Formats: sequence, structure tokens, C-alpha cells
Amino acid sequence: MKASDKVYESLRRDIVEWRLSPGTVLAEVEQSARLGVSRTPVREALARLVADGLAVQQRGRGAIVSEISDTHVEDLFVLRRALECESARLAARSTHGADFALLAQRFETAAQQLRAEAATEGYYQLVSELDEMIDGAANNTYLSSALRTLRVHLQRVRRLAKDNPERLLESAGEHAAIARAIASGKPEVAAAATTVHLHQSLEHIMTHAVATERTP
Amino acid sequence: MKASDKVYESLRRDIVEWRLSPGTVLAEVEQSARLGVSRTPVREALARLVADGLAVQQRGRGAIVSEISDTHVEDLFVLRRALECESARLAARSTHGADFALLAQRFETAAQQLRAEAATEGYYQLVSELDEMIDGAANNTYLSSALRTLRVHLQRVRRLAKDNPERLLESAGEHAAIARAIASGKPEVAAAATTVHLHQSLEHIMTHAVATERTP
DNA sequence: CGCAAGTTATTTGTATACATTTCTGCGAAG
DNA sequence: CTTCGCAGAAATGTATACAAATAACTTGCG
Repeated sequence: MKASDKVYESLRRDIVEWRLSPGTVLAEVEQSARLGVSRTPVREALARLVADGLAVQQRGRGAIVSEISDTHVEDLFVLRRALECESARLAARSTHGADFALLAQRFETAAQQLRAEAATEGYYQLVSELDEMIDGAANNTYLSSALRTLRVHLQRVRRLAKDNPERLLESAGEHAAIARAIASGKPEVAAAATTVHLHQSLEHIMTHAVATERTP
Repeated sequence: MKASDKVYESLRRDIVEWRLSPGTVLAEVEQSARLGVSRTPVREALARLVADGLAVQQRGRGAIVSEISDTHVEDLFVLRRALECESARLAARSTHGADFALLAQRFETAAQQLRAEAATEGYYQLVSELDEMIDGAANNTYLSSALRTLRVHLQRVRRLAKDNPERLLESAGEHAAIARAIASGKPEVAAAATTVHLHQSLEHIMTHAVATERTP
């Protein structure tokens, strides 16, 4: 693995997991010293972060971690709805129905399991499996690419709201509904189920958002 | 302006205007010699092109200009429809109605003008004005960002179909319809008008696509 | 004659030195 | 006391040298 990739991954994780707060200055020399590589790979990594929108370039002062406000979260979900609904429609028109039927069942059993114990880790794994399967079934590189960059931002936003067992249970049901709609080949139902899920998701985040502590 | 920006712009233009065919190898040393700068800014420019999707990185052989097939064009328009319809909806809900009414009129006069003479250049300027105004009215940074990268690819695709006076005339009418729908604050009509326009656009490209000459 | 392994040669990846721009702090003038 | 401007310092932008990896060629063997 290239050093620039390692630096990029490291910084990306630090940003989406809120170890680097918005407004933090990412100076090239400072980061290269911290991570033990020269400025060149650091510079490359910072350029990628700026391209992703996780940082914004300032003239003369390097890159700073980008801000996230309530408005940003709402804007993000508008884009997310447009992209994921379209993906769901395309997936519903694909020939991978059987796979999604299986996934729907797994979500239902996961829901039952979530009633008993908090299996958070495995559940998130299942969600990303569904995401990837929809991506694959939609079979559109440009859409997948747009979703990939979007999901980086979503990871960061997700940390704003604390995990909540009840919400996870609801979420499992919503995901099962999406998978079932795709499995039965109903594009508009799949899109509607996605809209419902995203609406609930956004609602949860906006009401359960923790104050973003800022380092003064 | 930074040297890396100049290199990026130069290469981007060369790719979207088909002076660099798909599959062309963009070697760092070769490009740095051609453009009279060192490898560092060239390398940065190539990374940006890869991030945009205009080039794909190959290990050991540098970056090559990405391919565009019929499938890619269709995929591109699926994403375009999702994004531009959403933008049009948001714009229709904004308070910039009067601006769009004015723009609608300009499209109608442009249509009359296009019947008399081929004012291609000014017309494309008008189209991009509408795009920018919709972007501004939608007021969503993530959506704008996604559209910006999308439009780079669209510029490239547009060169596949030769300019055609009749199509331009139809296009002017379709754009006027979009602007009117936004001006009158009707989100779903605006989205529908956008869908119609994009459908016609894609149809035109697919039927009038010129064979992409490949340098052997 | 074909295949494979070793070798060479080219290309990318990284480090570092230098140039240029920009921020910051101090001082003087208004 | 505020504001403008200059000088120093520190950061980014660029060039180049070196290291590592990979592709292509050559040569030897089956």
C-alpha cells in the first residue's frame, strides 16, 4: 500500500470519527511529522480530502477540516434521497431479485435478534451489504461513484447522533421493506420505501444530534 | 494561477474536446516535458483527473484516458436525470421566480433568433446561465458539487453528436419550458420538463453519435 | 519455434531542497 | 487607540534527486 493512501485513510478516519474537529488546520509539515512520512504523500492525501469535500483549501494556511451544520445535513440527505431512490429503482428492475429476498429475510431475523441483544456491529455490516448489493444491481458506475463520495460524508454525520436500540430496530424493518420491494421487482415501491427510511433517519439525527464539541 | 491548475485545465480540455482519445497513456515525464513544468504539478493534475473519472490509474503504466461507450452515456444520463430533476424541484420551491421568468423569455427570443441564424455560441452561454441559476436557487452545496463533476463528463459526451440547428431549436423550447415551470413555482412540472428535455437530449446523442475515431 | 526466467529499462512513488506566496507581529503615523 | 505598512517567519508551490516497482526485452532451454 502506498504511503499517500495510508495518510489519506488515516486522515479520513480521523475526520469522519470526529477526532479532527471542523476548522482544524491540516498543515503539511505538521502532518508529515506526525505520520512519519515526507510532505509529498501528505500533500497528495490532502488534495484527495479536499476533492472529497472533507476539507477545504485555504490560500496560505493549507487545508482545514470542513464544517457540518444542520443545513449541511439536510442538504446531504436531499442528495442522498435522489441518488438512493434512483439506485433502488434500478435495482428493482434488475434480475437479482432472489438475492434481495434473502437479504430481506436476514434483516427480519436481525430485527428479532436486536430485540434481545444489542448486536450493533453485525447490523451495520448487514446494512452495508445491502448498500453494496443495490449498487451492484443498479450497475451504474457514475451513480456508484457519486454514492461513494456521499457515504463518506454520511459516516461523519452518523456520529452526530448517538446509537439507539429502538431506532436500530425501526431501521431494520425499513431496510427489510426496501429489500422486499426490490426483490419483488417494484421500482416505485422500492423508491418509496427508501424515501421513508431516509426521512426517518434524518428525523432521528436531527432530534438526537449531540452538540458538536469544538476545541477552542 | 498555480502550475498544477494550468496543467489540469489543459489536460481536462484536451480530454473533453477529444484531442486525447480514450486509452491514451498520460505518462508523467512525457506530459511534464510537453507542458514545460516539472513532474510534481503534472502528478497533481493527473490525480485530479482520476478523481473526476476522466482518467483511470493503472499500476506501473500511469493514467490512461477513460473510455466512453453507449452504456456509459446512458448511465451518465440516468444520474443526470436524478440530479437535475431534484435541482429543478428545489429551484421551483425557491424565491427566485422572477429571475427564471426573465430567463424563460430570453430562451423564447433565442429560439426565434435560432430560426434565422445559427447563433450557437450565444445559445450555449444561455444554457449554462440557466444551469448556474438553477444551481444557485437550489442552494445545495452537495448537489452542486455532484453536478459539477457530472457536467465535465457531459461536455465530453456532447462532442459525440454533431451540432444540429433543428435540435438546438427544440432544445431552446424545452429549456424555456423548464424555466417557466420553475418561475411559476411548480416543482413537479419543473422536474417533468427536465425529464423531457434530458430524454430528447439523450435520444439525439444516441441517434446522431459520430463514430469515435481511435488513434491506432 | 515457443515458453519461461532473468535482466534491463522505464515509470511511478517518496524525500528533500529551493522559490514563492501569505500570514503575523511589531512599530509608527494619524 | 486604531490603522496602515513593513519585515520576519512560516507555510505552500515547484523542481529535482533517489528508491522501488513494474513492464518489456532478451536469452537460454525445452
